[in-house]
Amino acid sequence: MSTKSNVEDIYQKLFHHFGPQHWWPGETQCEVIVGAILTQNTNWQNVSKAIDNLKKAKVLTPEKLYSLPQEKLAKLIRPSGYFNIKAKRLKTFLDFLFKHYQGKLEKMFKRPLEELRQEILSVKGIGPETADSILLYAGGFPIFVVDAYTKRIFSRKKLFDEDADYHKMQEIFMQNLKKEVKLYNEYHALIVRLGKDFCKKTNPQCEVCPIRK
DNA sequence: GACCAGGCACATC
DNA sequence: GATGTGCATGGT
Repeated sequence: MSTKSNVEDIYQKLFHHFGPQHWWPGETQCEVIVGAILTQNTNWQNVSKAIDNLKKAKVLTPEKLYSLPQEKLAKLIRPSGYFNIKAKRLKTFLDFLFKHYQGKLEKMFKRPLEELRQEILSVKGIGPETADSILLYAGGFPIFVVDAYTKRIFSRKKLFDEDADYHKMQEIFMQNLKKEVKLYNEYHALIVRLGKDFCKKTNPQCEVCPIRK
């Protein structure tokens, strides 16, 4: 079977098994971006608690977050873990947003995809997964997000090898799928769902995995 | 109590 | 350029 049909086939199996995931779990562009940074190496449950704190404090907008002292921000996002470094990363991103786009996300997302991707990647604390999550889920750009689950699941299925880098893995998906935001959105969400439910580190040979074989 | 979770930057060799 | 380490909470 070709790589293309494998990539498409796995998507079909996942969608059939789990149905639509309605991602990203966030209502505004700002909330999606904050969530993308907070979820670095952290489960979503903890991130959700942190986001609730920000909502209750009514500071979940670029302006409010920008004017909030870093120590207060750190306190609010405490449940998401790594709270000091994440508060700093949020601040660094906001500095970038206000310096280059007057704090306006609409303005930032008007930039061409490739140029904006490079800019965002140059912000300290934003690596490829966080950047692509922001671009796809907040910006609505057609870019495929690769995460730890993607690597684990698809290297086990031999679609790429264990030591493939981020770009290589991303290429496999983007060269074998139609470049559609909706498809990329759903596929990544389904991979995370599969990872959480079946393909944990502690459960490497799942007998009932919906994409087994 | 150990292990894990939707990364990333930085130090060291 | 590869490999190791710090960052930290909350659930299983």
